[in-house]
Amino acid sequence: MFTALADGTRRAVVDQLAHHPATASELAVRAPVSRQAIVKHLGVLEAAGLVTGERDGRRVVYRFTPEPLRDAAEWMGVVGAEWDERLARLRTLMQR
Amino acid sequence: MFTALADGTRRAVVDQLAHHPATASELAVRAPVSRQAIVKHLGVLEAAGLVTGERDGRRVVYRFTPEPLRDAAEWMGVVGAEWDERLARLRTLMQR
DNA sequence: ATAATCTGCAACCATGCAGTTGCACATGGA
DNA sequence: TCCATGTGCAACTGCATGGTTGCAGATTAT
Repeated sequence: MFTALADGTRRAVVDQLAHHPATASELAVRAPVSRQAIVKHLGVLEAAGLVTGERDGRRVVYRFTPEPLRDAAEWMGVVGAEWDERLARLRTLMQR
Repeated sequence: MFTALADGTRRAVVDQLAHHPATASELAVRAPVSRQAIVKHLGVLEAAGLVTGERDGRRVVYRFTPEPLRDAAEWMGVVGAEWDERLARLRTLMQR
């Protein structure tokens, strides 16, 4: 999870996909790297469960799936609970 | 931030420090790696603002500082807002 | 059928980084 | 003072990974 989001290019991809689904080629024209690099990044993001790819004819459309963010938020809440009241409330929120 | 938390050893260190402050040597005996490895990790964590080291005589005591977690939580809230109502509420919570 | 477009696979390169070992330096206690 | 303990610095190694290029395979359009 954190590993997947540790890379700036990957966070940019996630930002894009959070707005609207896209293919690797479409993402590549907006990014300063090649299509193949984007494909690899999408592979990492998909392995982390942050993204899912669905074939549509000749294209493969990727969509953002935010579920893993909850796990990360929960961990942050647990670790920060006794140090910050706001994060403690986040923890409660996430556990519901 | 995400880069700092991307490493498992580093997350373990943060977990330890969230419970009670400690020195690099103390952390090293609990971890399966050498003291020098822990020192490097503490350097990364300190650069990310997640930890602060304070000299106390011969020892250097490290403490957990959770402020940067809020930034990460906020980003997660923004990117996930339109996909998950709970993350949207997290976003609101973090912006207060 | 044929050309254009898109994805998938593989090899390859460079850099970063987690980890180790070795040793020097500083500080506290006997 | 002398020794023990703890920290700091540097060099080195192995491996993961972000990036590239080249080409083959599949699908749509002309």
